[in-house]
Amino acid sequence: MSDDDFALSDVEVSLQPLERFEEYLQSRGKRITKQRRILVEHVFRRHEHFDADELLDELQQSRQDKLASRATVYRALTELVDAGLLRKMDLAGRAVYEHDYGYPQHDHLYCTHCHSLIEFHSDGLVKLRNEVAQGHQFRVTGHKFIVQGICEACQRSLRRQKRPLDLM
Amino acid sequence: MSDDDFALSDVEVSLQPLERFEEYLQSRGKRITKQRRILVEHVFRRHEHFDADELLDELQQSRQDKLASRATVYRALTELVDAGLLRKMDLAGRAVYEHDYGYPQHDHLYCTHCHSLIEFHSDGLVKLRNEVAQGHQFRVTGHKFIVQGICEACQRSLRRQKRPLDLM
DNA sequence: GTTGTTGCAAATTTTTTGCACCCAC
DNA sequence: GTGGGTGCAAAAAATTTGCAACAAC
Repeated sequence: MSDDDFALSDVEVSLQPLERFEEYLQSRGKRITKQRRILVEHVFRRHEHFDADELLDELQQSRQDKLASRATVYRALTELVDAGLLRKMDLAGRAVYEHDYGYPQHDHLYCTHCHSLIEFHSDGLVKLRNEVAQGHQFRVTGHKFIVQGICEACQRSLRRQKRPLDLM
Repeated sequence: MSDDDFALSDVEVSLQPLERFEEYLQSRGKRITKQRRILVEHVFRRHEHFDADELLDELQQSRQDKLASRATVYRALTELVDAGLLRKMDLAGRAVYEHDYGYPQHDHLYCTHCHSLIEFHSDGLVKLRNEVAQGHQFRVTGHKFIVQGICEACQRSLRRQKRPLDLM
C-alpha cells in the first residue's frame, strides 16, 4: 500500500484530533508524550471556548497528581494552533481558544456585557474577504471577525434594570 | 437659540479631536489637564496605528521633561476609547490603537510576516454584519474584522529567500 | 543512549493600582 | 480650598524561558 492511497483531504477529515496531532508531531520530529495526549483529549472532549488558565485549572483542580504544568499547557496550546487543531482569538487582553479541526468555519457575535460568544457562519463573508484581499494582492491565510454588541438576554436584563416603568 | 439648533451629527463632525475630548471630559466632571491635552494633540497629529509603549516613548524620548507618565498614558488611552476618539484592537497580545473620531469606518488586512496593517473599507461587510446580527436579535455596537495573511511585499521577499534556485 | 520534553521558578511583557503630592476648577 | 489627576514604584496578570531531571524513541 503506497502513501498515495491516502489523499491529504481524506486524511484530514477522517482522523481523530489526537491522531491528527500525532501526525503533526511526527512530521516535526516531536515526541508523543503523556501530557500532550492528555491535553488534546481533554480539549476535544467538549466544544467550548476557553483560555489557558481555565484549561490549566481543569487539568490540576482537585487532584494532587497534576496532569500538566502551566508551562506545558502554554507550550501545547501553541502547538495545537500550529497544527491547525485550535484557533486562537485575542479577546479583552487574553487569548481564547476554540476548536478548529473538524469544526466548520465560523465567526462570532461577542456580547460585551456577559462576554458570551455566539457562533455564526456566513458564506458571503468569505467571498467578500477574498475579493478585498485579491484587490490588494494579499495572500489570505485566515481572518477574525468579531461582531461586538449586546446579546438578546442581556438586552432584556438591561431593559428591566434601567427602565423599570418606562414600558408603557 | 435652542439645543436643537445643533443636531448631534453636526457637532460630531465639526469639532476638533481636542475639543471633542474636552466636551467628553466636561460631561463627566473630569478635568482638562495639560497631560490630556498633550496626549490628544500628539495622537491626532498623524494617522498611524500605535500601542501604549510606542506612544509613551514618543512622549518621553530625548527630553528630560517627560510629557506624561506611563500610568497617565494608559489612563488617557482608556478615556480616549471611551470618548469615541480612538479604536482599540487586540493584536498579538497587546493593544493597538487607531483614530476613530473623524475617520471613516474601515477594517484591516494584517500581514503576519511584517505585522503591517492595511486599511480597507467595505459597505457589503457592514450590511452583512447587520443582517447576521438581526437574525440573532443581537444589538450591534461595532465589530473587528481582521484578515490575516501575507502582504504583497512580504510575498516577494519570501519567494526570493526560500527558493533561490529550488535546489536541494 | 540521545535528544526532545517537562516542571519549576524566575524572568518578561503589558497593564493596573495605591498613595502622597499637585493642580484645575 | 477641594477633589480629581499625576507620577512613581509596586503589584497584577498573562505568557515565556533557563535549566536540571526525565522520558520518548
